[in-house]
Amino acid sequence: MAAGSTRKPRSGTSRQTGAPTIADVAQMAGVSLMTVSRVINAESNVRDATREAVHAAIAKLNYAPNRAARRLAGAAQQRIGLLYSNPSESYLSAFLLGSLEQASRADIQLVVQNVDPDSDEREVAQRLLSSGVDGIILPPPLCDSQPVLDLLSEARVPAVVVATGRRPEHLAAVSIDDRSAAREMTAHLLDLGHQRIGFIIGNPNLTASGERLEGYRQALAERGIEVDDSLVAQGLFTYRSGLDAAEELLEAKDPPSAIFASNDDMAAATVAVAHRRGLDVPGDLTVVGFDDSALATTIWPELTTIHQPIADMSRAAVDLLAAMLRDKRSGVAEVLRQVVLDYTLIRRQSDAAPRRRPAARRLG
Amino acid sequence: MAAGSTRKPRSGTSRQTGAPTIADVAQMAGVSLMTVSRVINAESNVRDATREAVHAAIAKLNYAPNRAARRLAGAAQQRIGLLYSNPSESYLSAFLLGSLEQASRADIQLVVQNVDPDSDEREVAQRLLSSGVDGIILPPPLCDSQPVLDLLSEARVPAVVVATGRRPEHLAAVSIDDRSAAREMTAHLLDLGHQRIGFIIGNPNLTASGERLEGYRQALAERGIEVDDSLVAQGLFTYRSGLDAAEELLEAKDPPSAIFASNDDMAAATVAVAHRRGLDVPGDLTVVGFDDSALATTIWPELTTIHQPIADMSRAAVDLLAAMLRDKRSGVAEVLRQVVLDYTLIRRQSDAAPRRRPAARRLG
DNA sequence: CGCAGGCCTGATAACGCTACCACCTTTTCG
DNA sequence: CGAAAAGGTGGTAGCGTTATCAGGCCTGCG
Repeated sequence: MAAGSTRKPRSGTSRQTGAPTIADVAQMAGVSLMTVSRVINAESNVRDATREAVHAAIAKLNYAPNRAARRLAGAAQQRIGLLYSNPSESYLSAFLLGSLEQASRADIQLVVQNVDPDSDEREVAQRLLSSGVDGIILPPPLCDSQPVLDLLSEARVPAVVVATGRRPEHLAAVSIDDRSAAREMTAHLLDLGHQRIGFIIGNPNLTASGERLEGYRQALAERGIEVDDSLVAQGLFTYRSGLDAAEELLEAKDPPSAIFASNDDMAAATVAVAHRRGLDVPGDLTVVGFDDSALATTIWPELTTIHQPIADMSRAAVDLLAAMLRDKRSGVAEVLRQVVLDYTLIRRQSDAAPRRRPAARRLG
Repeated sequence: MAAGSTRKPRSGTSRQTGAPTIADVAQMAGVSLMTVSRVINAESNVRDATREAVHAAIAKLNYAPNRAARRLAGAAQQRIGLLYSNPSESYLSAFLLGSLEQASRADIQLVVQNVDPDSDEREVAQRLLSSGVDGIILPPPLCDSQPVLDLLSEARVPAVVVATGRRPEHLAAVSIDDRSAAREMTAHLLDLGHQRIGFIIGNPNLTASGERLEGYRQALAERGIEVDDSLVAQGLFTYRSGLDAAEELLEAKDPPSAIFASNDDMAAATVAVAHRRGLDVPGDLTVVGFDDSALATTIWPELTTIHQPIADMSRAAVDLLAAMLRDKRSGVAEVLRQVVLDYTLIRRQSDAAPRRRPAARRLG
């Protein structure tokens, strides 16, 4: 609609892509290219009124910076490190998928580094840092590694921990509320009519394990049920450890009618043990897990479990770190953000009301 | 060493990165920028001698094109589509990881598209094509979907199928030799002393299933053993189907002392069934799988299986497709390449010599 | 022997953005 | 009240590559 304006003639070539450029924004906002560039890069020395005008123009034109041009012109690329150490394969892949996607969207280079179980965590982290990453993401189990955490805070490197139970004061974190998820699952079992609910604790080195145990305890306490220590077994999050823990629980003279394992691998192991003992799941024994890993839907019966949005968590971690890096670069005071995402209780076929001890009252 | 030459003065700025540029190559080769650009892009109209000189200079300087500049200058980016449809989660993630890595290395955009089981495969593929991808990668199970294959050959779109059993004449393919892998595994079981070896066939819609079955048959034939049809059960590659197949095999009056399942999910199911029946694995029953998926090392006992280099296969697929695209763009006649990667038989804890029927002769 | 036509090669102008410096406002202080 | 300091803004020159077009050098033919 704007009548033939004083638009720059573009000197007649035919290579333009049609996408709006910084020049279009500048013209619409009535400022220079440089000012637009400054606004885009969130530099501080721009008057508020100007900034708003530019933002308005950007929004109106639906402008997005051209990455190739930006990088070519010498803008430093953000690099963030992702330090992991043998979680389950499906956890890692979901995590990687989410973070890779988000990183590519935000034009950030992701440097993925594995920590061999035999090597020194702190040393590997140090190497990653020296390789020039601007920030670090720590998924479990490294999110609970004190040596690494110490190194990061000494070096004052922005970092985000993912899925820790206790949320550290001095670090940004992305997590779900493990405790209330475990509480909800336990309450669900109680609602089904189970009175004796066994629990398999996860790896004690991970803070999330404690949170899940605490949720189990709380739910029981809320119904006035005392926790029976013979119903709680220690595991390590591995299938193998789940086998032992389940045996222990089922061996007891007054065994539980339901077992809540702190993750799906151990729940799957519990199902295997139950079957070996001739117990039907869920007919004779209800088994539920946590995480909603691939295993949960692979085995039969499929596991009732807590779904953790792993990919979303990793996406959030990248976003959070990118924001921190931006703040740091432009000298804004560091704000530590904590993101808590929602979990979901997913009912499948591994839970049912107890056979021997029916629910106290049946409705209808 | 070169005495102050006629080097372009670079007008005193300080932004250069230090990496060699096309200009450095041009100078060393004694040609113009454009000629270097042509060589890099494999355009045909460059004299051989010139091309060689440029290549030599490139090698000497260890030059690599700057992607940002290339894209900015208007070079079209390669886009390849990856069409998948619910394989196992761990297969997909390994596949994705490999192809993502290779694509980013070659500066190719990967468009990943899922085919919902309820939707029409051909239609989804058509949509992906219209979205402007230059080529398509088809991992299993879509690599065996005739409608999609037909569409691709009609549209004359370069494509690579991965892990098909029968290698199609008119398509590039990456695979392992499923047949000889299955033959090797069966021979291994025979060497252990097993005489009655059960086999669980995979999903009949996938050509790889047939290859694996054929390998099993061949190994038996090579030892002069007739295949007993009551030892072969049909599965679908799912855990659930493995449960049924294993029951069928173990129910027989003269059950096998070893079961070879066409993939790990079904092998895991077989282990579960054996345990439920009070059979020890591998003491009473040897169980082996195929694929070396995450499940193989999750369960107990860990599965002896055939390792498929999934990530390498997807990397190879991306490479192959990129090469085909390059050839096509520069008008070179299409060469269909077939890449066959190596598999590995991995022995873990699920196989042993039979208890009841010892090996014909024991050495030592 | 001369000229049209093809094949190679080169010069130059973008591509969209940011670094750098210069300029012009405001403030702030003696 | 003036001048220096600080804060905002603009102009210009690249970043490394490819598109485009304008030649230059050979061939082959009349």
